[in-house]
This record gives sequence, structure tokens and C-alpha cells, in this order.
Amino acid sequence: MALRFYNTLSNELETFVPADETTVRMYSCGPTVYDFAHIGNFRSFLFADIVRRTLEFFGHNVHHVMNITDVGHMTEDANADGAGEDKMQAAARRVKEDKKSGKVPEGAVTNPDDPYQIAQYYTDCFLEDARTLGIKVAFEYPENILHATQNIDAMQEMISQLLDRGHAYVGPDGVVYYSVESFSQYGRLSGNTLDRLMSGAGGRVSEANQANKRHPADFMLWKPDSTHIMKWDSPWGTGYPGWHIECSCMARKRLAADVIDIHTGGEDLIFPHHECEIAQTCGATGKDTFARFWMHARFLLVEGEKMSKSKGSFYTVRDVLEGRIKTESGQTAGVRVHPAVLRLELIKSHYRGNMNFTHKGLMDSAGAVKRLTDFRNRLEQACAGAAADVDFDYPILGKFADCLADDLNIAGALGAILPWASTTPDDPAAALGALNRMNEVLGVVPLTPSSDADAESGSENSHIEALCRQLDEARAKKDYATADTIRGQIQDQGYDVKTSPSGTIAERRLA
RNA sequence: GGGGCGGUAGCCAAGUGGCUAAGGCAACGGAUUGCAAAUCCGUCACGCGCGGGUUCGACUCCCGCUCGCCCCUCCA
Repeated sequence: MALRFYNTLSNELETFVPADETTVRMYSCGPTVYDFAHIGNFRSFLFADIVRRTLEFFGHNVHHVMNITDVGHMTEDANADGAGEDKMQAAARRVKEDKKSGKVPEGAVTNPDDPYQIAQYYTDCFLEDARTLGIKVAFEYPENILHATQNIDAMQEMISQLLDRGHAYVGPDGVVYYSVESFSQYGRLSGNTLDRLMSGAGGRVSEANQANKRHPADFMLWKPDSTHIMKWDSPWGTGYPGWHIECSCMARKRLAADVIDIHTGGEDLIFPHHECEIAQTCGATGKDTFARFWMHARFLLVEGEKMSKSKGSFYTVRDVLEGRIKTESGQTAGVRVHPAVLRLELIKSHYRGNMNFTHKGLMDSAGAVKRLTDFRNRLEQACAGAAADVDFDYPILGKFADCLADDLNIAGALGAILPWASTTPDDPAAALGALNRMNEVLGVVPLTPSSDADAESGSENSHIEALCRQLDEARAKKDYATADTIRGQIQDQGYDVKTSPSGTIAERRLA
């Protein structure tokens, strides 16, 4: 089946075929680790995970690599005199505050002034969140998730190559800059060609900095600065690398190729980050292509608006999972959310449209996860867990495959699955096989019915169980007032109550 | 000013140049229930941001406009 992806490079849907048929080489821009990643970041990471799982679904072997940006870049990188506060220093302040309030686990960061400890702390948090949400590459740390700070040598090597090949120069300020005029393709990805760039339109370019560059769009590769909180020796003085070089370097190094198949990231990275990556990699390799496909996820809105710290909508994964989000009425939701629910909420709409994260949407997703889980449980019972192998001739699976192959149409795929999940298939073993294959991409059907219960404390389980029995007793005695009170108690603790002839069952709500 | 993406019912969200515009949620009616929940059955867009054009026919193609979002050197 032909896979079609929208390529930012051409602004068109293109049929995807890997350059090397044995392996798809894929690189995703990962998090900066000066703070917790928020759900907007995770939308982008989950998008990359869907790309990877889709490729695997269609039988490709995928080598997926992600970076961890742990070099403390200036808060204002454009500020060439280094006046901005280092992000790692800002993070140190934050961690010190969090340590006081007990948010940082005992022993996690023994010295908040050590930037490597800060970076590792947030890296660990990121990995934990990513694994919770089922992002595959997170289980491949550290082989396929690389730290920038552990690849400084490779960056210096690439900078040397760029200097040798005439794509870089040392400015009067001692900073090594990339010369955008040396690379004729500059602007091809973003449309921001040199003639179109409106210098400083974003208001983030300082005049003083520009004086040292040959062209206003030239960007930093290495900055000598012995006062920087993270610094390394280099032929250009002790200092630190520019932001863009790490991805060019690590993609080439870890994927062992000058040209890779797919590069993903958030839409804001198209310019300058990915434009600069292309300039660097192509400048160093001499090839005219870095990534054959560039794929970008649109931004996430929260309740219809941009996420904002002042509105309290900069949710982290833990904020959502632990119920610290606001409902439509502005109340704190308070109910724990199953990770599969958040995963589905963040993947269910098309990656090239803005996604609106809402409390209502989360409730919707919870219903869908529950429905799929119940469906799976029914199928497993019906066929004693013996799933049969099915191929794309199986109607739902074929439809699912068609949707995915059409530029990752997850919403369309869900439109096929959800009504199917209300049916009772004639061949439960085949249906289970199909569902399992689809879930390899979606990753939203919790593994076993008991896995959620296992996550609860034993005492809570037995407490709820006891209330269920009391409810049954009251009902048997036709003491409905008591029964209703007990039911209310169980529900208040985040459970759905189901009464049946064989007794009351409480199920923890997924959100 | 420039580059790019999007605007389908209360909400989320597919889709096609031409049968009655998927699906989910919510809502409503019914079955069931002590009452609910869950489940099941049924109802729910004469219209697809606005205005033109092309066409026998457009929500789907083209032009203009409008709104939202991203970028034009912090950003997923």
C-alpha cells in the first residue's frame, strides 16, 4: 500500500518510500530539559510516535532517533554578548524552589547548581512521561535518545568541516557563524529565502550582534564564552555550541547516513531551526538533501486559546494525569486520568490542524478508550485470548490502513473502529487480531483489564469492594435510600457503579 | 510586509466534482432499571467561514475576502 505523507519541503502530499528499503531513518526534535515538557510538546512527540508506529504497521523497520537539548542556551540566544540569563541557571532557581516545596523527590537533585543534575532530572521526568504515554523511542534511551552534551566532539568536527568548506567563518567577535549566503538552498524549507527575510521582524535580533555577521541571517555555530555555565574547549576557544548544530550532528552520527528519510518536529521549528539544520548538514556533507521528508505537527491550543502560564493552561503530562486541569467552568477536575486517555486525546485529530485540548475532549477520549477496552475484553473472552492473524483483507483493518496511509488520518481510522467496537463480530479471534494490530499504532487499549486495578492501592480496592457489598445488601433489603447514599460515596471516589443481577461492580473512571 | 497551514452540526472530527455529507460525544425519545449508571434501539447538518467564477452539477476545482494558528533568529 502506498504511504502518503505531507512533506513541508514540497508543500505537497508525496508517496513515501525509504531511500534504503531495509530501514527507515527517522529523527525527531526532542525536548529541552530546563523544565517539564508540557502537553503541547507531547503532542509533537506523540505525532512522531504515530509516524514511527505507522511505518512499522506497514512493515518497515524504523530506526528512530531523538535528541535531548541539555546545553544551557541563553534565554535570548540572539544576544551575542551573553547578557541573557542561561536557561540552566533559571532552571536551577526553579528546582531550588521545587525542592523546598517537596516537589522534587528526595535525592533526585543533590546539587541544584550542577547543570548536569538539573538536565538529568528533567530528562528523567521527560522519559517517565514519554513512557507513560507509550512513546516507543523513550524505551530506547540512551541508545536512540542522545544528549547534546555528550556529542560536543561531533559538533566541533562538523563545525570544522563547515569552516573548511567555506560555509562558516569566525566573526570579529570570535564567534563561529554559518554563512547563509554560502548555501543557495537556504529558505527552501520555510519559504524564508534571503530576499524575503524581513530582518528582525520578530523583534529578537539585536543590532550589536548583527554587526559581527556578514549577513543578518547568519547564525551561531560556536560561541567562545568562558563564563557560560556549560562550556567545552574548542579550536575557537572555550565555549558552547549553537542550538541548531546538535540535531544535524546527532542525526548524521546515530543514523549513520548523510541523508535521512524523515525529520519531524513542531511547526515552530520549521524556521529557523530546521532551515539551519539543512544548511549545516548539506554544507558539511556536500549533498543537496538532509531529510527527504520533513513533517511538522501544528500547535496545541487549550480550551481554544494559546497555552499560557498566566491562564494556568501550560499543562504538563502529570498535571493532566493527576487531575490538575480546569474544567469548562474553571473548576479543578480533580479526577485522575488514565494515560491512554491523554494519549488518545493528543493523537486523535489530524497533525496538520490545530488541536484544541479541552476537558470535554478528554472526557470524550475516556469514553472511547473505555469502549475499546471493553470491546477487547469481550473479544478475549469469546475466543479465550487466542487472536488470529489477519491481513488488510479484513475490512476494518483495511479501512484503518487506508486512513493511516493517507497522511496519518487517525480521526478517519477512529471513525471506522468505534462503531465496529459496538458490534459482536462473528469471528472474535480474527477481530481480536485486527484490534491488536490497530492498537499497535494507537496504543490506547490498556493491556489487560486488571492493569488499572493493579495500579490502585490494595486498601482502596478492598474499601471500594466493601462498599459494593454494602450496596448489594441495602438493595436486597430494598433500603434504597441507603443504597443511593453508598452509590454516591463510591462515585465520589472516581468510580462508575454498575449494578447487575450478579452484584455491584465499581470501575474506576478513566478520566 | 513576506512564507505556511487550517475554518464541516452544541462539541470533537472524517469525507466526495453528482446516490439520502462518516463516526464519536452531548442532547432528545424508547427498552431496561426501585431510581440511576452501563447496555441496546431510534432521532439529531436541505447544509460544509463569506462572496464570486468554472461546470450539466461544487462542500469538493479556481479567484477574492474573512477569521484562527505557526514562523520571519527563545519556542513542540
